[in-house]
Amino acid sequence: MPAVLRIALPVPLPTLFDYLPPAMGEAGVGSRVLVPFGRGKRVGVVVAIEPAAAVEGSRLKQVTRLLDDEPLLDAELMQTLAWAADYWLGAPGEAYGNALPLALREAKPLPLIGDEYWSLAAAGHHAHEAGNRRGGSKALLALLATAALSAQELTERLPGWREAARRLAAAGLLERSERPPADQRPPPSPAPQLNEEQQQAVATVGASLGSFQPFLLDGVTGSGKTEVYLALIEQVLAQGKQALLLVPEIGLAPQTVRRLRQRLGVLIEVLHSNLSEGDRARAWLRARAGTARVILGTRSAIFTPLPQAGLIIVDEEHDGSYKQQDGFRYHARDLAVVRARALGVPVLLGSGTPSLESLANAEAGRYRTLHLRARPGAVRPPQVQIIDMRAQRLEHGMSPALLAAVAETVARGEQALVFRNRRGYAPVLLCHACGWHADCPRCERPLTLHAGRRQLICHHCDYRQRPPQACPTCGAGDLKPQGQGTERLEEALVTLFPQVPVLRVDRETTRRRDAFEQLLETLADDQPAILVGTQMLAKGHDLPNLTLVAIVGVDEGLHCIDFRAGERLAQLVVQVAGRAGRARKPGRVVLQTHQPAHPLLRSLLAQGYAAAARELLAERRLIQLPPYSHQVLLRAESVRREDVDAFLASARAALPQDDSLQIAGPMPAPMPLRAGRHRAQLLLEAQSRRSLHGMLRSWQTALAALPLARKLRWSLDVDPIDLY
DNA sequence: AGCACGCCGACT
DNA sequence: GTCGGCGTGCTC
Repeated sequence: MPAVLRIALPVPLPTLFDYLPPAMGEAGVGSRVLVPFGRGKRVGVVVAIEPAAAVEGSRLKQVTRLLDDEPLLDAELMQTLAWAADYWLGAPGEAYGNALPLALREAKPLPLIGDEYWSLAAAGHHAHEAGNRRGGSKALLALLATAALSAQELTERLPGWREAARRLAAAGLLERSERPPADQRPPPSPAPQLNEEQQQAVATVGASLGSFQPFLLDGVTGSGKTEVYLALIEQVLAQGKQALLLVPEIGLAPQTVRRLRQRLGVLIEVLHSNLSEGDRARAWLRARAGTARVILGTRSAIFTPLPQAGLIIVDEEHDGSYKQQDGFRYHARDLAVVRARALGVPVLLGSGTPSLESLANAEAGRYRTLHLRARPGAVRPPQVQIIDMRAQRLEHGMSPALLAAVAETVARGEQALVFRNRRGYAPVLLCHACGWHADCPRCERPLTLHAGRRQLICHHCDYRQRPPQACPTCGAGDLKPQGQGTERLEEALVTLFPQVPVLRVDRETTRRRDAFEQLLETLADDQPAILVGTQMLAKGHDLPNLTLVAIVGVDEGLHCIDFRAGERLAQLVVQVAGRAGRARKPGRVVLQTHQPAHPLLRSLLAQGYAAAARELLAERRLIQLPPYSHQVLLRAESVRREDVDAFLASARAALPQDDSLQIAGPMPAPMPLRAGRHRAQLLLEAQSRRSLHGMLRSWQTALAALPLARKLRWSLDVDPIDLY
C-alpha cells in the first residue's frame, strides 16, 4: 500500500503537507526531506507516516530526496515540538524552524562535528616568544601559548581566528588534533565549600535525578545559586548524562561562560543569537551526538536535542526574555518543564525574584521549593532607605540625601550605581511659554532628547529629528528638557564629582557586542567610581567594590495599565538592589520615590520580595488574573484604523458562545498608535486552560479566513506577558 | 510568507 | 501599445 509522508515545511501556514515517499531510501519520522513546493523546493521534516493522504491523490507530489538516513530529530523532540506548536498556536513548520539551526534547514550534507583542537608546534612557541607576528596571528599565538584550545573556545575568544589558523598551520606553527593534547587542558578549579542550604538544595535535586520533578530554587542575588547549579551539573556529568542550562539574553556574558568552564573543566557548548549559523549547527549536532555534555544557551537553546538528558536548569526564570515576542510565541521556561517531563528528568527554575506563575505552581504543590537565604559573600543583606522626593530641592532629579550617599561612598574609595530606567538626556522637551512638547508624529508620544547626538528620538519607533531651536507653535526660544534620563544624570554627576570616573551603561554606550564587558573591565576593583545606567546594570558582571545602589524614580511603573507592572517593578528593584555589597563590604540601597507610602514598595522594603509577591498573588487571585486564569491576546495593527476595528469586531463575532469565556475588547492597545500604525486588541480570559484551548484552533482558522485578515497585521499570543 | 496571476493608470 | 501597481489565491 502506498504510504504517504506528512511533512512540516518552513512556512507560516497552519497545515502539514502530504507527499509520496522518495524513490530512494526509507524516510522515517524526524528525518529531513527535500520536497517540491510551489515553484521551488523546500526542506521539510517528516512528522508522520500515514496510510492515506488528507488531500486528493492527484495533488500529491513525490519527495525529491531523503536528506537523513537517521532521523535528525528524535522522538522526544518531535513530540515536544508538536506540543509546543499546538499550545502556542504556531504553524507546525514554524516550530521546526525555531528548533533547527538555519544551516540544518538547507539541502546540504551535515557539517562535520569531530572535535577539533589547536595547539602550538615547537616553531609556534618560538614565534610567540619572538613576537614577530602581528594582528590576528599574534593574538592566536598568544591564546594558544598556555594551553591547547578547541575550535569552539577559539571562536568565542577570537572571532575570525580561522583565517590566522590557516596561515600559521601552513607555516608549521600550529597543529590540529582530534583530542586535546595530553595534560594541556586546565584542570577544573576546586568547588567552594557549600553552605548548609546549598548542600540541602543539591541533595534534594540530586535525589530526584532520573525522574521528572520541577524545583523552584528561590535564592536572592549572591546566595550562591550558581554553585548549586554547578554541583548538580557535576553529578549529572558523573552519571554520564547531559545538562542544559538556560540563561536570559543578557545573562550570557563571556564572564559567565568562562566561570562555568573553569569550574567544570569540561567543554561547554554555548548557543546564543550571536553565534554564526555554522557554529550554531555544529553545537546543535554535538548535543545530538552526545559529545556536548553541558549546553548553555538562551531562549532557543530549549530546542537542543538531549539524547542523554540528565537535568534542565532555567536561571533567572522570571526573566521576560524567555518568551518569544514575535512569530512563534513560545515560552522557553514553560517548555523546559514540558520537556523535562517528556525526558523524565528534574527541572530546576532558579531566581531571586520568582515569577508569580512559578510561585503559584509551588503553592499548588506542582513545584517543590528550595530556599537559599544566606548570602555567603556578604556580611549582611543591604540596608535599604526610602527617600521621599516630594518637597525636596532636587539637583538634576537627585535629592540631597541621595547625592550625600554617593559622596560618602566614593569618599570611602567604593563604587556607586545610580539606576535610572530611562535612556537619553530628558524624556520630554517642553516649551515653557505655551506648553507645547515635542511628540513623535508616528506614535504621538513624547520624543526623548538625546543631547550628545543633538537628536530627538522616539523610543518606540526610532523616529529621529533635530531638536528645534524655537517652539514651533509660539516661537519662544527657551525649550526646556523635562525630567532626567541616564545621559543627563551622567552630566550632572560628572560636574558634581569631578575627581571620580563616571561610567554610563545603557544601550547607547554599549552598542557593540562586547562593549558592556569592556566598559566594566576599565573599572578597577579597588578604585572609586560612579556607574549610571538602565536595567542593563541589573545583572551580569560582578562588581565587588560596589556598595551603594541609588534608584532614581521607580514610580512610573506603578500606575501602568499592565497588571504585571507591580511584579516587574518588585523584581527590578530587588535585582538592582542585589548589586550592592557582594564582597566583604556591606551594601546600601537608596530608593528615591514620589510615593514612599505605596503599599508595594512598603511591603517590598519592610518584608522583602517573598512577602510582596504573596500580596501580589493574593490580588491576582481576588480578581482572577493570571496565574489564576489563562489569557489569549489577539493583537491587530494597520495604518487604517477602521480596518483594525472591523477586523477585531468580526473576530469577536466569530467567537463561540461560551459562558466560561470572558472577553475584553476590542479595545485600544496601551500604545494605540505606533510607527504610524493603529493598534488594538481583544483579550480572552478563562478559568480553565482546557476550555480556552479547545476553541482556539478553530477560531484561528476562522480569523485567517476573514477578508480583512490579509490586509492587516495580526497575531494570537497565548499566555501573553506584555499587553502592549 | 513567497510567488504567481490578473486587471487598470502613466510612460517610451 | 507596454511597465507595474498591489488585490486575490495557492502551496501536498
